[in-house]
Amino acid sequence: MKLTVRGEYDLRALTHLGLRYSPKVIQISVISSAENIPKRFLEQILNDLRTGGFVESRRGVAGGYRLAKPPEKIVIAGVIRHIEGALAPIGCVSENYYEKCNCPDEARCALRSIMKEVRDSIAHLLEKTTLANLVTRAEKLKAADLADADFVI
Amino acid sequence: MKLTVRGEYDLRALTHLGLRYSPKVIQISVISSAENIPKRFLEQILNDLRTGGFVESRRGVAGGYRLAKPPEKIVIAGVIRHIEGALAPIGCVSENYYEKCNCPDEARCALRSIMKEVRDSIAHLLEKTTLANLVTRAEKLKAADLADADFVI
DNA sequence: GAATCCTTGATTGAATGGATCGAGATTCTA
DNA sequence: TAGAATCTCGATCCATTCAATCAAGGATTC
Repeated sequence: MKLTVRGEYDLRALTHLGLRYSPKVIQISVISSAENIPKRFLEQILNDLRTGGFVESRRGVAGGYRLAKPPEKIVIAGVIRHIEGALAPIGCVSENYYEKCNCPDEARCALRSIMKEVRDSIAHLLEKTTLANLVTRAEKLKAADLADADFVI
Repeated sequence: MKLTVRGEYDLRALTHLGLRYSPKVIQISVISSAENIPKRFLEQILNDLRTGGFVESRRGVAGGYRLAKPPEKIVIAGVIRHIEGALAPIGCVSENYYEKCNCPDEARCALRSIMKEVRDSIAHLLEKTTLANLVTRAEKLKAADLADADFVI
């Protein structure tokens, strides 16, 4: 698994929406400037997330985006799979995006066997992590950061 | 971490040499046909591995490649780092290939925090796996495969 | 009905990845 | 010592992916 800049933007945008989860929608331009993401690019990205059923949009003057379901129901593994594809480090051990490699005998491939373990460990972590969990982390990090600042002063 | 075809070739070539570890060298063309790797590409790859200190070469008529040190001393994490770069799924959590991302505040980034866990889990697995371990796996897989075949007959 | 904002698809430019080629250097062997 | 076999090194090519931008258009609300 490799997270491209696009995937990073995706998850940061989702976290932004998760931190402000409510029936109200948030405009692209707000997310764009808060998260330091090119606006035009963010349009594409949020559209992708909509296609994937993670967010929903509202058009018009007071338009914008919000989560399509509560943060607890949004699993990070699912988001990454939708945006980037396979979690596995190599196609021949992917569960959802399997691709044949060109080794002479897959069943006897030692590389496959170790990469399978890597995949499982990545998938295990990301399957159990939800957006709600990311939101909690963000809140804790913010609190810790503020405490640090106080301490220094 | 994402293993490209190049990285796959690398590790398969190393495993090939590991299975036949001895002072004798093995020619590129032999590895190439046994492992189904384009010869000219394999040249590049083995040269990279030589630069990294994983294999050593011998020129001339009876030339070829062999491991530069015993399989137990060759750590897979090291090989992958030399060939592909960072193990981490995103630069800002890499220990050996750190790269700043463009989030507004790295210390408060929830994405970073979960990706760090992913990185650690990948690194942990690959740091404890040596080429000797891969060789053992290959031998066991072969044995199991043969047993299966016997059973079917 | 006009301003605002999402929607869609095309396009661009740079980087990366896989692969091939040619000429040179080295070593063995006859 | 000639020449064949083999590694060495750098250049090049092509296709794909990525990040980002653009343009035109459709929907919605005020």
